[in-house]
Amino acid sequence: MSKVETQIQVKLPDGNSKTLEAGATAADLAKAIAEGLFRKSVGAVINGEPKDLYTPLKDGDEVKLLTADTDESLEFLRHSTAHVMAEAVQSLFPNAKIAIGPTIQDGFYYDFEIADHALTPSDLEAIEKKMTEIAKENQRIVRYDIPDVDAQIKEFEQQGEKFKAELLTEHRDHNPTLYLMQNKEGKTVWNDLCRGPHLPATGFIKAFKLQKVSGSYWRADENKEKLQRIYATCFWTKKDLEEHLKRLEEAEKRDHRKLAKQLDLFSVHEEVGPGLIFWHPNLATVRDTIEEYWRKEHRRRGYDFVYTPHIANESLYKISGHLENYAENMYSPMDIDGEDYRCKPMNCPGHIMIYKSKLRSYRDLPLRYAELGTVYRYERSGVLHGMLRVRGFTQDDSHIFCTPEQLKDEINGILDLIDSLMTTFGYRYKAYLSTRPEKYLGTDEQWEMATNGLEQAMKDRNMDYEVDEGGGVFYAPKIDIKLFDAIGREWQGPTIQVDLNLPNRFDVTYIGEDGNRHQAVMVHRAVLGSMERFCGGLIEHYAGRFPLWLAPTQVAVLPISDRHQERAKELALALQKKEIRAHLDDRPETIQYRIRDAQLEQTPYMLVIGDKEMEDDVVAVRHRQGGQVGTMKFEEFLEKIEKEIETKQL
RNA sequence: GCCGUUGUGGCUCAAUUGGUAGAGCUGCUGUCUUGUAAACAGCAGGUUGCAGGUUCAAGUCCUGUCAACGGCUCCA
Repeated sequence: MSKVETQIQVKLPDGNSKTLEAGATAADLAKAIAEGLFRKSVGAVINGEPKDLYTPLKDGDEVKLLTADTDESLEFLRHSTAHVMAEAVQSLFPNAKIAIGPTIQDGFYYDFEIADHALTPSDLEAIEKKMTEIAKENQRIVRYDIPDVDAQIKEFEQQGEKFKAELLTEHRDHNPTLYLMQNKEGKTVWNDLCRGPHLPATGFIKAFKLQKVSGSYWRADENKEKLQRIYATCFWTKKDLEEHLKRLEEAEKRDHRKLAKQLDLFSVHEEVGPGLIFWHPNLATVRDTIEEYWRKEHRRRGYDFVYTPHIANESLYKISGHLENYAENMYSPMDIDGEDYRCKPMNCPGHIMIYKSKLRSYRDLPLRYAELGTVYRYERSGVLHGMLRVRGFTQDDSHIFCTPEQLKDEINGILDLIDSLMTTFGYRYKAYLSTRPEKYLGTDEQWEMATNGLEQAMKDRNMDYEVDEGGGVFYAPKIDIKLFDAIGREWQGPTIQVDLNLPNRFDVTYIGEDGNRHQAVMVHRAVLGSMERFCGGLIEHYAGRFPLWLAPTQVAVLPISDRHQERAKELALALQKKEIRAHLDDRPETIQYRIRDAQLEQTPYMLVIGDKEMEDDVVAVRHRQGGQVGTMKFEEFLEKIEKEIETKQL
């Protein structure tokens, strides 16, 4: 063996190389660079793959060391903390059987089966305490290749760790590994089947929080074992953790259900039924304003508005296939003159009826039918959530019928509409293209035509998008758009689907240039989604502080005392005449009180009218956020807010 | 639907080991005529989600039921 072979060379991210002894690990590399670096290192990215710090390196490997305190290594921290949590749970509840414990968006969870015990908040405290002990003990986390899979499966089974046994059986050919938790004496005190990678030791774990316990199922299958899931999060520093918890609090303050009570926006009534929304005047005003804007934007883009009935003979849904594929979300039939009728779960069949009411020529296409169509769907009781998940809602639905040649331009038009609406509301967004899934209807050519139409339109617009390969629905490729709100949270946004099913089922055709019948291309799209969900989302996006153009009350007119009442009334009426939503608050309360009220209601502008204002023929303007703006002529104020409304300023 | 938690006037919350349901805000009435985020006083408002049960006695304990809330998508 030549001397050269006892050494290896690895590449560092800065382009430099480092020569190490053969068999050296990433930890050795860290040490070779600097002792301080070694102390901070928690793992490595080797040839693009995250790995344990003690992974042996090979000649030519590209190695990037991961240190604590970086976002990149947060996964390591969270994953390892999940294990520590499981270790703590099993030490406190020896009966607990561990399932899985992945990292998620802002933290991690671990699922357990604990016979005869339901975890409580005080259990969480105890678990946290135990975790702190484990962290302080600085247990080493050691990767261990399972030499004899069958023996290990047997051991799991003997321990009653049936989930681990099941997982190992499944992964027997994937070089399965255990991670061992070892105390100072090097004794293994706990282990878990895991792919890794992990921190080298638990001492890095300093800032974590167990958040809530909830139910789940083994493999998310409600027919399988019921598990208890603990959600938790973890950061490198206490400061980061606190900031995160603060963000959660902030989000809670924006909760649309909470704001709905404070701002008198909507209600739900037990006597009426869950998931059915009552829009109070304030939110109805917001909705109406949005709908007006929505109509205008559609009219400008060549849409036709239609209305369709809320119930229909169920034979319609037999043809559409909804009864076959969607029945569990539909309400039971009602008997009308011996025929079964159903509440409509979707608007598409209705729009198709209009299309099919006469023979269509290629000259008629594209036809763009739009409807704020109210639909009713059965949602399982446990999933209902304020306005965001309901049982009756109004979709801003549209169906476009066109020729295959027209498809791309139509998609382009929709994307344009989406862009202008979402920008108006102040959302950033991101597009995802979902392509053909494994199980699908229609021909390959149809899928290609449809998918290309979607993709090409996005390319033409230079849009950023991600492809979700195989993520389409069985009858359609689609573009889904995710919205990001004011505090960076993600919302389900607009969607565009090219339907390869209904045109066939309903025989949706047009007469082409050649005089023959051709199947029309049908595009479903919703921009706002549903008025319920969209408005619910908007409440949170704006934290209840609707921009002037949407605000339920735009201006509060506040006379200081009785002798200013006449003038205030006059001004309020003048505003009303200009279609500005003004509210005269001349209650015999102090001006401070009424200002506070208007502030709490998030009224954008307040006009205070007293002696000085009457004398100088001006109004004193106050803004909900800017405080006192100063005095100005009424006309000047009017012009200012009319412009703010016109431009839909955020 | 399933798991867990919760359910007291319109709202926010109190009620010692089971022992007569309280407060603030809102609302109404009156006084005050107000200068930029809460004037003062009085009044009204609840069969404690609903239905049973245990008990001399239930907001409190038990059973059922309804609803809300957190999850049940993240896969060693």
